[in-house]
Amino acid sequence: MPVYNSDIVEIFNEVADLLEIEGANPFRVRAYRDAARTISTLSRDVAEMVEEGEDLTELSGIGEDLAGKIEEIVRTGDLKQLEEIEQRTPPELARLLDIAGLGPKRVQKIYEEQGVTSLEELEEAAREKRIRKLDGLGPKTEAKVLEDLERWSEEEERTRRDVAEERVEPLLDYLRSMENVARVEAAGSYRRKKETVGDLDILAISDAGEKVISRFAEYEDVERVVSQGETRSTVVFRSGLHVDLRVVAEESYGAALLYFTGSKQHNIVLRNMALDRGWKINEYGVWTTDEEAEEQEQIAGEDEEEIYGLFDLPWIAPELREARGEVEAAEEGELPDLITLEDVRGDLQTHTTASDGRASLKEMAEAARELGYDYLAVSDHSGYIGVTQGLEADELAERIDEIDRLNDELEEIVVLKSVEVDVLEDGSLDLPDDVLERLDLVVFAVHSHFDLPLEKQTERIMRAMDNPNCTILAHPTGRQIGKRPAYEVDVGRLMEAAVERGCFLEVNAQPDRLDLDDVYCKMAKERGLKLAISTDAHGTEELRFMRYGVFQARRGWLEPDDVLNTRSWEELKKLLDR
DNA sequence: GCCGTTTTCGGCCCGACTGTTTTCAGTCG
Repeated sequence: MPVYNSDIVEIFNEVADLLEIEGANPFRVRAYRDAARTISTLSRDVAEMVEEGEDLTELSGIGEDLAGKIEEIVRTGDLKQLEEIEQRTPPELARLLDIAGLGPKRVQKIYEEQGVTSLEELEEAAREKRIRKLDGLGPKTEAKVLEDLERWSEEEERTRRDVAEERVEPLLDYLRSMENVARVEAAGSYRRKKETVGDLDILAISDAGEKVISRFAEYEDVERVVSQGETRSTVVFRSGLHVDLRVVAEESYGAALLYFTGSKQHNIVLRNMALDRGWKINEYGVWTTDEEAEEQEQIAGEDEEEIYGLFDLPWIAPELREARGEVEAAEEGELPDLITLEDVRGDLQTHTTASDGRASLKEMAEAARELGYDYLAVSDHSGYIGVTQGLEADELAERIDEIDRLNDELEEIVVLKSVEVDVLEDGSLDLPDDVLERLDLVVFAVHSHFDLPLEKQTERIMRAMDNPNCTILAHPTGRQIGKRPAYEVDVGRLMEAAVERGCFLEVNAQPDRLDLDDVYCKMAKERGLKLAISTDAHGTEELRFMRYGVFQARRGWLEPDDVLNTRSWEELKKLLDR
């Protein structure tokens, strides 16, 4: 029974939640959460590190004690300490922490004084008006609890980036049109280009905060106002998206942007660096904290770059601000020179009307040329997959001739002959080698039997990689954001196998896939594996999904050289040749 | 529970807002 990093993360987070409800030392609680975070962003398997006898205390936030607990989890799959805590404190209490307005103190009180141990019992207690009887809680909190319980049962928590984009850009325009507003920027995970956003954080520069905030509440998408003060307000959009607006003065723009962009962990690293230098950093600026002086003096704040400069650091791109070593890299002058959309010279997975796409071969090629691409791989589905009509071997052969004719006619772009061939349950492919050999590249993918055990799934895909015609493994984990989890597969092993065999993995840029994700991108880079960023476009407009893939790649520290399709076709051809 | 060329003990990020108080605790980000 393999133990994944996510198993350890889950156990540590549960220990933290339950300890917090028990009223344990908050710093001890944080130690568990920090450790969970460290492990969740690791690009290696902790189980493997344990096996190889590596010193886990080298990892940040992990000392002797937690290293021992990690080893215990890797060995036994469980943590005795957690079982002991669960004897004292009902484990389902941890889920109550997810309810808005309930933190550890209140959960403890509701448990001890009303005997609530689950979400169901919480709902019952609230309906029977037993929550308002508790000290420090009243009818408003009770109503909020009921409302949030309802929301939880109806909605998913996070909003996909492309969906958020649609809502954010008009809001920014609306706020920018106000006369009292000098600048407006979306911060938070949106600015860090995460695949999903929880809340939206909007930052506005104005000296008329109240005015801006009341205008914000009047915006057409606002369904209700959660809170409203002089400098910040939270509203809920009709879509269910929570939006925070914060208003600061010009001289605090950079500090506020930095602060509200986060991540929280990145900010903590900077804040500690400030403390080391006898400064304080908050959303208004960087301040000296001389005890003698009557007033604190602002030494930076208007500009992000200036603030990083105070710490002798270059500006760090928001996509990297996840406390995954970016500050250390910045100190060493080793920040990656991140890939941009302009570096991309072609798309390596697209579909046409020959399978389940909506545009013809020629329409797709012309749309790609419009984007300034040098090449476009057309990779319609093979026959196996149930989706409409996939290509049989003879149809693919005809297709190859058709592309040859089109290439004679087209200028400034070359259409690459490809296919998205299905990997069958036993790892064989559903097209014969003699037709695959005639293609420029072969995209291979899993579209069935998602529920194989880890070992089988991994070996199935590795067997497909053994076929020298196979070039790029599409959407390697199969996850679909908010819809379907990844199938069980050892991605690290797939990466090693790909390096050995000279094939590659894909970053699928469909906004509901983004597969590989950012952490896997970084893992690939560390293992010397280059990746393709492909849109998997099923229509001409979807060619523009490329940016989502690039965002994910940037979050994974990728540079142009780490990505296959930043190369000219000439160079790429050499790499694809196995 | 972690961490340390100022410390092996004593720190550990901090400001805004709400709801409940009547001066502030708890939550949130």
